[in-house]
Amino acid sequence: MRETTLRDVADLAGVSPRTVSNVVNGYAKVTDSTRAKVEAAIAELGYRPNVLARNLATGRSGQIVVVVPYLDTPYFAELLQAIIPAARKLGYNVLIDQTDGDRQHEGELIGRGSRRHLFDGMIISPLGLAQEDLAARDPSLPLVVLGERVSDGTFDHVGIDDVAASTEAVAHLIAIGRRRIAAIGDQPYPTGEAAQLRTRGFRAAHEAAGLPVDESLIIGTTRFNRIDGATAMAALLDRADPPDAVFCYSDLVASGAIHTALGRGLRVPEDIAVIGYDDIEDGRYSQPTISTISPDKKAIAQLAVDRLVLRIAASEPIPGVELRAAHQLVPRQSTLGY
Amino acid sequence: MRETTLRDVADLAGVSPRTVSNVVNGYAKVTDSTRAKVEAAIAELGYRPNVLARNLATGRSGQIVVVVPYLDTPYFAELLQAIIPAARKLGYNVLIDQTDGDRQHEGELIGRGSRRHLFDGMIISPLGLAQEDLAARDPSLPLVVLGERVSDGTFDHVGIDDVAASTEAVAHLIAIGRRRIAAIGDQPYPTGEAAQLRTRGFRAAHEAAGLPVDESLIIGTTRFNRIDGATAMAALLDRADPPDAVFCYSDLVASGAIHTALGRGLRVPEDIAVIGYDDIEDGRYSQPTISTISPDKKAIAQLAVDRLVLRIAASEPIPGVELRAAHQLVPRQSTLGY
DNA sequence: AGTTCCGATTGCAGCGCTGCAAAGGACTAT
DNA sequence: ATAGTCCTTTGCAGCGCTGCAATCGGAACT
Repeated sequence: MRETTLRDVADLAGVSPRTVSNVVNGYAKVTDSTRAKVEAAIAELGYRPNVLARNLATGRSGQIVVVVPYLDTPYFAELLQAIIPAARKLGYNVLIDQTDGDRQHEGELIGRGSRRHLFDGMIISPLGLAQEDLAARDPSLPLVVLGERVSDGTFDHVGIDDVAASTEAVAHLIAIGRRRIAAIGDQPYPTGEAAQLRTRGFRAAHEAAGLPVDESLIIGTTRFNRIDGATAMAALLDRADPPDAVFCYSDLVASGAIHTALGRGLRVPEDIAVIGYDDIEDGRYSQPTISTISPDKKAIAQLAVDRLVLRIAASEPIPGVELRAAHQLVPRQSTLGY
Repeated sequence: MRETTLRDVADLAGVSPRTVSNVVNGYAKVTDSTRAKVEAAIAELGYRPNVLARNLATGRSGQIVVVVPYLDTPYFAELLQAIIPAARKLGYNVLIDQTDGDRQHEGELIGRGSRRHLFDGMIISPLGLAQEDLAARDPSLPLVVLGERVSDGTFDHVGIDDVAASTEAVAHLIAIGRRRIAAIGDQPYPTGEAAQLRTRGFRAAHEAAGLPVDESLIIGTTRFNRIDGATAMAALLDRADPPDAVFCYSDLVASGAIHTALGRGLRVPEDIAVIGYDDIEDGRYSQPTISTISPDKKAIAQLAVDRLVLRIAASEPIPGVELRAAHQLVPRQSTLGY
């Protein structure tokens, strides 16, 4: 049995297909009486518009794609959780893509890929993309970038003030009396901008407090996972002069670091204080609970979606902007104790 | 500037649009020479097929939707992480939807919703759906259900053997010498089938060991989150006769339960052993690491996608099947100690 | 009453592709 | 040389909807 179409409804209601379309889309001026007739017909036939046909006719898909490196990283999962309803509210479906932080994969997605027609715009949280990749992207694709990238003026960028947030995190460690502070997560190479901003905050906090930075306490990691934190912490604790506090560039890193410290019989925060970044749910339930920098994820999601939709609707190219969401220092047991 | 179309390519290559289509789709018999001409034209113009138009013409969207209650629940995130590549490999895009476990929301999704045309099939992990909701669904929607539902024969069901897995988990607790074992997560109402199967396993293990079940040690929770585990554990520990082991119906519940126990100065597993369910990544890094039942998520994903694609391709209705993925008991520190 | 005006409704064409079946062309067999 | 065969290529129509501009009919005006 064929799916009922606009034409079927029109025939039953005794009006033209175009009028049915007008009713369905809440368009323009339709008399109450015709509207009633049409709606009755729609109900009787159980008509539902064919989105595929509408997409072709309008040239828009009504979908946006959100690209994250890892879906199972709590920070991204929580962010997506915020983006989906925000987009849905504006009439957009959300496609989700996952790149494993692979530069090539990310590059293809923002390039002239064959899936382009499937979405009207993209929100991407790149990990492997270099600035040049962003420059080489499909210019027809409305784009909002999350995380730490400076826009070249043709796309928007949404994030928190990482330097300020990192500074606050480290200042907090200093405020509770720590003096040998390590940092876990630096990425001193082109695609590691996110990490570098945090390192900059790390330095800034030291400087503000008049403390020297022990460069050997800045540990690089290729990713921001638990295992990276666990490994780095092990290296730190193997030293003759271990730190008394650690600033981790993600809560997962912090979780891994704490795991290692506790496993060695150290007390957190008494022997070594730990602060993370992201405020993922885990951190509120782990043992000890993890002090962290909490980005306003809802705000990030809303800003990104609003801006993307604006960009999609724009007939002219609009200039890229830098949007900052709020963040907050959330001290918990891993720095304050119980 | 207009996007180039099939027709543009055809004109440049000096063939008919239909032939270009044949080349693009790798169809049928196309001479090497024509293929070469067409491919050259495609490359020169940077042509990419318009998926929207193709969708309308074929009546298929090439998308499947995966519906989960919560995106930020690690188990579902990890499952999605497995489903996406499996689907992509078969040429399907994955849409993700999140229902908050809301029965009405879930019901709408499997019903005659207006988004129906956006996907060719659905994989759903229902939480609030009753059997009757499943019966009232849109029969035109190819459907694969994850988790604990018995199929009515018109859709497929993929899961692990929950009763067996739960039995193993509890048997493990018994094997390490525990005798007063609690269960956290029972849901003795129609939509709580998942939980009930685990409770059944809990009982079965007791019976097999010749142990009586203390009904008061079976604690109900409305959800399977950390907070539920934390709260339930608190109640258990407030008793005059607290248990010496707990079987938690998810790793998150276990995590919350452990958090409470440790917070009260108890040792895990010495004072109270804890085992979870799901094998989420957290459990491998928490302190202590969490013993668990590990469902083969990759297998679940593959089975679900394969079956759904089969169902989509089928011209005739095909009977629903029950597919079982493997599971494994993974003992860690929360039962074995350090 | 005739004309103008304006809002409600309609018809047409086309979005870019594919399914179908027929046409065309090359080659073989007689 | 002609008919038959088989494979490649083509043309047509249509998927179901919307943009646009024209049309229609009644109300308002002179």
